[in-house]
Amino acid sequence: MAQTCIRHAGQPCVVCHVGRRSDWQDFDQTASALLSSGRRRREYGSGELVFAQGEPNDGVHCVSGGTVGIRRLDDNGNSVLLELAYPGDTIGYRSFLTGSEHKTSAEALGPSVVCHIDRATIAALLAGNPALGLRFLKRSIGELEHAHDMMFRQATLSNRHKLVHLLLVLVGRHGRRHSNGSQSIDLPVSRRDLASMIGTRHETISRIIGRLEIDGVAHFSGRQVTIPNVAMLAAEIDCLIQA
Amino acid sequence: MAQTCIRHAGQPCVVCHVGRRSDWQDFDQTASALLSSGRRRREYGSGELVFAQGEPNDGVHCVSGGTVGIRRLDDNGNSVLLELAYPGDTIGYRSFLTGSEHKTSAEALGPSVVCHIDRATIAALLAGNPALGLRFLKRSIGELEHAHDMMFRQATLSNRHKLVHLLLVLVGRHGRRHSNGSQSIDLPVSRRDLASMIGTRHETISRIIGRLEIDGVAHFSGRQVTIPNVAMLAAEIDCLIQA
DNA sequence: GAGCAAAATTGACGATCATCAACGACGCTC
DNA sequence: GAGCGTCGTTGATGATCGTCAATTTTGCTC
Repeated sequence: MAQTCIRHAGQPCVVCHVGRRSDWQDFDQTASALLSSGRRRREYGSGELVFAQGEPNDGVHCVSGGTVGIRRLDDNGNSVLLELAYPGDTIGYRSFLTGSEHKTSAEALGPSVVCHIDRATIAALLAGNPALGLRFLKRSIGELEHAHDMMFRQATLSNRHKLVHLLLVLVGRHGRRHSNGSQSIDLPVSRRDLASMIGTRHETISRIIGRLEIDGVAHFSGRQVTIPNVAMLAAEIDCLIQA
Repeated sequence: MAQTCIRHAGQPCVVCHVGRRSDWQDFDQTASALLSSGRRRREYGSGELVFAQGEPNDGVHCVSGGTVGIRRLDDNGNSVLLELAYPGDTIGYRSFLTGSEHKTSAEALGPSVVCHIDRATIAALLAGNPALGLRFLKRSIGELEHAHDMMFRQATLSNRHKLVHLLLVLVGRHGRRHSNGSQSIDLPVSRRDLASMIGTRHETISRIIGRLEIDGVAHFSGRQVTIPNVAMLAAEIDCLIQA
């Protein structure tokens, strides 16, 4: 996962090589050189913080491998997992652009690889490559629409349907297809985080999982989830749309 | 509210004159002339749509007067009010920048004035004024952080606390201060929309309002709300933060 | 002002949830 | 391996919520 693959200049972020999904591509030779010198690649263990809520911004990060959770905390110990970031995703760009401290924490949800680009380098890249700012804008808009979808689901779906939807999204990201048509996921998050993503308590998640087991639409074993028939699970939500 | 106030070129959007809050300022003379020719100002009655979900984008709108609600609908008739836009706010820029159809509807929540800038004009302005793109980016980031706040509250606050928080926000926007220290609001939204913003049903909103009345922290009469002691209402939420 | 449609309220009921508590499972450190 | 803390599950209980339904109020049109 953490293989290094140096390509020639002009390629997307020559180390990360996440291809299409990266914001760091289509640079000319000088920009590529700038990026190469201002970039630091680092591995993170499960649970390690890439940056912490409240910290001053020290540049921008780009996920190269693994999964990074974007989390918000409050003084009461509440924690909500707001987003999941995957290879190619740029994180920490908001506080960089607004010049404020980080408003969320970024935590490796498993062994991950994240590149860091320092402030001076991004500032120089942004100044010379207006397309980079535009890609940040597109990324921000994409995240905003994702947040709006979330808010809409929070207001219209039951907790069970919210969990089903989340499982379907995670199957799309992390799913492995088996020969008998079933699919498996290794959940990248704990039950508590699962609960926070849905807006309920972890005990409730336990009970909903129990009901999904009884109904035979999903089988849970630790963080491993097996879904015998993804289409049937999806039908639970789709029937709402057509009904 | 709908007064026209033509200033000289170089000022923020010469008609809208919403000042600091506008994205359409600091233009040179050619850009200002471009904006003047590509802009159309229009009044909307209560309930009228500025643009509708699913429609192709036909440019960008800028709120000049009144209040505009950003709403998402689904096929089941569910409606969720996602944001409120006030004078100075630019709306509809997301679908313009992503080249997609509108993913939300924008509806005048009362008599409002909204300017429209057509696609060609924005494209030209964006090409000549990189600062405009940056302001869109800042706006997008601001909305995203607002959405994250919302998601966090959805996951951690009770419905009553969510309503109290919403009331406090609306007091800040629409509140009138009285001599005896109390404050009044004319709610810009219906109870149904209030409910959708909180993620519950309108019957539940009715009951929560009833309890707020009993507790004497707020008095409701139609869309008019009087809050005897705003600090006491705010304390309901603050006690959670310090506790 | 009459008439109508939508909004808002209220009641009753069952379903769901949050909370507190207890317990087993798991991972980690020493 | 013992100890410890976190995570996950399960149970019991009271509170809250969603739904259906009936009714009143409001706002708008004609």
